[in-house]
Amino acid sequence: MDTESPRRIAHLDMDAFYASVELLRYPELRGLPVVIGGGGASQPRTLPDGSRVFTRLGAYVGRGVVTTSTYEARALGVFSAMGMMKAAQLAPEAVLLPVDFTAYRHYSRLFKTAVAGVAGHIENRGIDEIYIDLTGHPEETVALAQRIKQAVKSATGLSCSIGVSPNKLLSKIASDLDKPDGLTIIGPGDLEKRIWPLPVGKVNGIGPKANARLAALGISTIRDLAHARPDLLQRHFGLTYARWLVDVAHGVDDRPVVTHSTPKSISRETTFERDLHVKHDRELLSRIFLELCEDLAGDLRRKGYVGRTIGIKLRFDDFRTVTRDTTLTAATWDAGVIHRAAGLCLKRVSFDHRLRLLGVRVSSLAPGGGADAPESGAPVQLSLY
DNA sequence: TCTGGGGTCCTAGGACCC
DNA sequence: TCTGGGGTCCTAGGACCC
Repeated sequence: MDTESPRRIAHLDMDAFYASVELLRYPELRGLPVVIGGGGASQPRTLPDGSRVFTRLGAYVGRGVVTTSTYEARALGVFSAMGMMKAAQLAPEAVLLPVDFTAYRHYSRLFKTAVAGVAGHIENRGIDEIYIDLTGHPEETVALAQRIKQAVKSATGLSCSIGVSPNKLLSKIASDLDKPDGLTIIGPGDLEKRIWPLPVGKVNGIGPKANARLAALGISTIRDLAHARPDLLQRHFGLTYARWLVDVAHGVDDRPVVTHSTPKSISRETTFERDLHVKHDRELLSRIFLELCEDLAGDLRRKGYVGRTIGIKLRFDDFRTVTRDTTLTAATWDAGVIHRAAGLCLKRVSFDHRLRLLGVRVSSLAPGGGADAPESGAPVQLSLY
């Protein structure tokens, strides 16, 4: 045997996941435009007669973006990552719900466990999607995929969409072709017919910047990309990225399904309700900064990691982002040590604008043992200068 | 009406070592 | 005294994804 049999890779994507979980709780919202997101969106109130009163999107004031929306809200032009104030203008009558990650994580575990009961070779891609390597599975593809969909539905009451192809690249595209509750199989002959007509932005890895640069070259569909001259791509994107683009256009992707991975970094960040002045709002900033460090230390401890590199992230009112980091001689999960190291990073930044966001990050992670847990650093006086 | 929070990966330059 | 490469670590920024 010298010919490798093609792989069978599935990509499973939960349909409007957060919104669908909310609809399980509030079935009376089914069929209505519902938007989830925004800092400080208010919970529904329950009246004495048991009926619920929901907040309207039009009442929203403040910063924040749409986390997700129901298909009815999408029909009104409201999509993920859109500013809440803009969404409120587009769909003022839509129902607004706050995000509830505890509930979403619960349903995430439920659906992943259900899939694992059918096919166990799973790669996590965040809370609402996974890749599954079905290569070694004896069952025929359509029947198997339908069985996975049914298992998810039985375990959660939620629908998902699945794409199956010889690799992750094509399966990811395929799962999006027939949403919601879709099943799309891409075989060897389907590339030109199903994939090439799509805009290049459908490719996982081609974002807004690359999209714009490709458009400037007259490349808008994956077919355009397939027909583009490699030397033109190389001139504009460099050899590595150009090669990847050519592979993408021809549906080539050898990445394995990775079932185990360890985190590279853990971070906490917050966008303020209003832009803060480093001097005038110093006390408030110091308090937020300390809290971020303590929360981050708590995350490390709970997840069982220590880290050697401590970093900060700042975003100014003009949206400029700055990072600074420093590497310690020993890894830590101690809030005081993190606070002090991050404070030194802050001193290396010049503050000529108001601050919009502050974040703290720990990387160069290693498993943190209880035995060699570092002792707490002495309390330090911290300033932002 | 400006643009969340949690991540990953890549690039690129400089330090430093052999 | 000058000239090399290769390899690794550290830092900063940016693109991208969910």
